[in-house]
Amino acid sequence: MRKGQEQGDMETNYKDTLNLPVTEFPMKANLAAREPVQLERWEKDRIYHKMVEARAKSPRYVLHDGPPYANGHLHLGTILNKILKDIVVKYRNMSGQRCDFVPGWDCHGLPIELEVDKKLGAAKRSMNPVDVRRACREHAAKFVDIQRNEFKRLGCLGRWEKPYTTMSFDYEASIVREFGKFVRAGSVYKGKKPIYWCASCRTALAEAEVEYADHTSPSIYVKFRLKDDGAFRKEWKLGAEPIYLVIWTTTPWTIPANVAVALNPDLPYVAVKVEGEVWVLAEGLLDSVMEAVGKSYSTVVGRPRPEKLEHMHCAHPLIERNSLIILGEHVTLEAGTGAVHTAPGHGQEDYDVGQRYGLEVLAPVDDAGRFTPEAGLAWLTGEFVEDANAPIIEKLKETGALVKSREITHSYPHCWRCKKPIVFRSTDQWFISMQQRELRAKALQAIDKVEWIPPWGRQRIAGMVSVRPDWCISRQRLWGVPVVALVCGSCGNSHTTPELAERAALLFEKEGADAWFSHSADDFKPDGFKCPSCGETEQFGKEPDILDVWFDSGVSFAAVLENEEGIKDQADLYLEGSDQHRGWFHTSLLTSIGTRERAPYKRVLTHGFVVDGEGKKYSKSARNYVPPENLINQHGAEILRLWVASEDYRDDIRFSDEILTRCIEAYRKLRNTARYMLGNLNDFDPDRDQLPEGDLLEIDRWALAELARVTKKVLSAYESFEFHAIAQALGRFCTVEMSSFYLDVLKDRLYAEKAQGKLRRSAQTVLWRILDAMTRLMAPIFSFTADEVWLSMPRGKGSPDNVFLADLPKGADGDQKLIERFDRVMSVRGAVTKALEAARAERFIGNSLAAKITIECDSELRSFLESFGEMLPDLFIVSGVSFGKAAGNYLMASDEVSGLTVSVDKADGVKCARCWKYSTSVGSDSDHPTICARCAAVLK
RNA sequence: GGGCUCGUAGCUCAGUUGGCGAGAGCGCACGCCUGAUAAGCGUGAGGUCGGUAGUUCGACUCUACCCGGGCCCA
Repeated sequence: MRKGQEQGDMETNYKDTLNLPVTEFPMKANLAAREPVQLERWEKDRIYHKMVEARAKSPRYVLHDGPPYANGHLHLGTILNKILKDIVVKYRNMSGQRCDFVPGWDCHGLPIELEVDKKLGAAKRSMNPVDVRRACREHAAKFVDIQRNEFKRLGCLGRWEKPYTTMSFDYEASIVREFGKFVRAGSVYKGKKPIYWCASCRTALAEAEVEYADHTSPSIYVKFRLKDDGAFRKEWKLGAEPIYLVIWTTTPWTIPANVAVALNPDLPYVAVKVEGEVWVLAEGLLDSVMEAVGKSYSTVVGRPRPEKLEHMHCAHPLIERNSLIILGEHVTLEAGTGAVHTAPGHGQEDYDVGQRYGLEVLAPVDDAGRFTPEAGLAWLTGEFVEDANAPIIEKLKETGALVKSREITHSYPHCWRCKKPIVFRSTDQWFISMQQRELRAKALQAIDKVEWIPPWGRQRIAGMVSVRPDWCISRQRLWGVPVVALVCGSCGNSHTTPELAERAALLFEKEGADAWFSHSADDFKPDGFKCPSCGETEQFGKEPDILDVWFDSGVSFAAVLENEEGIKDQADLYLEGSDQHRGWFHTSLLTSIGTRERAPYKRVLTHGFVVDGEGKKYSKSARNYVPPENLINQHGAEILRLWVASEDYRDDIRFSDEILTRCIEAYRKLRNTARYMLGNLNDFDPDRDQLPEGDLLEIDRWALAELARVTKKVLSAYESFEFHAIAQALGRFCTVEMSSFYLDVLKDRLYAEKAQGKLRRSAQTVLWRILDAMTRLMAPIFSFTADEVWLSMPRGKGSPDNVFLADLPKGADGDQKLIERFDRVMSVRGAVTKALEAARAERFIGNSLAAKITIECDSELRSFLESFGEMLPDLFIVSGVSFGKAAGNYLMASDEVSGLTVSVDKADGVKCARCWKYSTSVGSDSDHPTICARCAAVLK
């Protein structure tokens, strides 16, 4: 008992003579609590500004922020996007470019107006436009503030105190000015066109504002009686039987607007006898129609060619009016009867084909979706379109035109905001022509010159631009920038000019776009303005429509980069989700081509969407949805940054509990590796203690070669935006090269050698250089941890106080020979650890230092291994290595290195009480009978 | 329905122009250590490379079709 006590004291004493790691840097990150403190310090120290100012004279890299919509809280998608941008910004600055980040918000538009509608309720009707707009502005400002705080919490650096918003006066002025440029170019026109119309919101909708969802509609078959059918009657040898064209539709309410029936010129049609009548329909649909209407035909009486029917007339089933028979390729066999009910006022294809035949564009429906007297059916006037289906079907039944009616569920367009089904309706709208100034052709040319990452972005946007219709830029709403045009008091036509736009811009700069609503038309009317239609010079009103919000954000390059930041060149990078090929990338391109004749960007990078663990759409309604705020409060934003950086964002990005857990684990490894290095650098001052590279041990030089390798890889991954490769490479470096090998091997030297001796300083020099480089390399991604490590680590004189002010290490080629040499030794090490494991499994040894190994191999390998000299046992972390015949119970033949066999024996000598290695030299120093000669010498 | 796109171990990713018995890290299992300790080390088990059919001496890599996702549009 007494003896054991003594032994214990002795060991404790020797432990005190070791240089064990010491650090304040906590193992547990406690990110959720630590991060806010760091953010506060960054803000107080104006780190963003210092970061950019430090590169004030460097070449500029322009990343232009696409403005998120100022409504609601952030979701994982917007978080992902902003973190990616932040990584770019920090990387660019730290690699010696000046890269500003001016965040922006999209503030006008329907969703905000609807939110405000909800708040104001009935009160809105009695409010004047300026007051409603004020409420919208306040709502947007509130969410700019909320989202700004949420973005800042992520550790994203930027000019948060002065972001751009599309509702700032300057920005609103820029919008009208850009509009004016389009007017000057002659690209803006006013026309009647069928557009998506939400009767509930009373506004036109852009394609981007329409959603498809299942909807139940009536499905009806209706007979249109053929007129002047003498020729067919004769040809088919008919008596008095009426001849009908049978159409199918799912929108009975559009029947009053019917002006034509379309047939496909290339399809075969048949005339069949059905219960004393003759029906004409596409042969390919004959059977399916008969089945659908529950009838059968007796004989085929003829095969009318579509060209023969073209220009003939049918009688409208409800109104005393003719319906023209026309031909169109859009008629298919996919559904229906092959004879298509055509109402140009209520459908794009109908409109298009109608133009060719000069058909009347009838849309007898008002803004609220109610029938007007123009429909010509008194009993319908005032009826809401959806509610009109039933009476119309009833009337069709009465007139005998109805063949069959039932209900079907199909995909139907709905309003993105109020989720109600929408209608197609022709109204007066403002457009930007895709043809007039060759906007389409020029845009397609410009697309070719842009670098799209990934490359398929080019196909995608080109495909969209090549088929898109003219851009409808007017909206019948309040919250936005007005279409500045004057409505003639005499003839009712409205007109706009570049001068009018400029006058408006000057007023908007002072008062915002509210000026349009608070001033009279006279305050905008340019000198000598005259109505080009009727010559009126005095009486004018103001156009009530506002601009599509996509126009607002589309001109951001002009409002922000050019007008505010003075950047005249194209942006280096736009970085948004892949949906923006239709959105911001698209509209920015069109506005820039229309006014600058070039794309606003040199490069476009897109990321995918956040999906769940199964790859399914991720939404707030998902069962395991956790609000991002909770994630941050629980795990810290750093974990989300790691998540963003560990997935290949060019595809969809998955998020799940398991993925989150993996991120947390990966983070711990990185943190602990840094912490261990910090602990071992506790007494290291780089200015005082660093050794020149020539004095370093071979394995230390190898570690630097590996550092060079990983540095090169990381830098190139940053350059090519492959951030996941960085997280992967850094993680691997920490675990494989560092933790499981280098740091493990280093322990003896760091702990047991003389604190100030060259052996230990050699190791520390390299540890310090690795930690220094790693911290810089990870800063753009692991911003919080890099910042924390930077403040804890020893740094040389002149080193910046904040890691974001430091530069990334330069890429260099590591010593390839050294890497190959160690690769070879590692392959032998693999056999050694396997042999040790076999011995350990049978409790022959525990700690590998209790073992000595014998290596059996050819002479070439032997002399290679012997070239490592006394380091060899350390590389394997054993107490002895000898060469010869491998023998004994613990043999391992390498499956990697041919002819190599390793055996394990108990180490010679006894365990040194200080360094724990086994040695025959233990006790050789009489002052220290329990320790080895090396340790005894260190203590002298 | 159309355009673009993705599908390699439980998770995240590598797999150059077709030639490997398909890899890594994490996780998992088992074990060791107790001087990185809510840490560290080792060993091991996991994949018919979404499916099918072709082209080829040979396909995870090429072609077609199918299945299952995603974005955008209709």
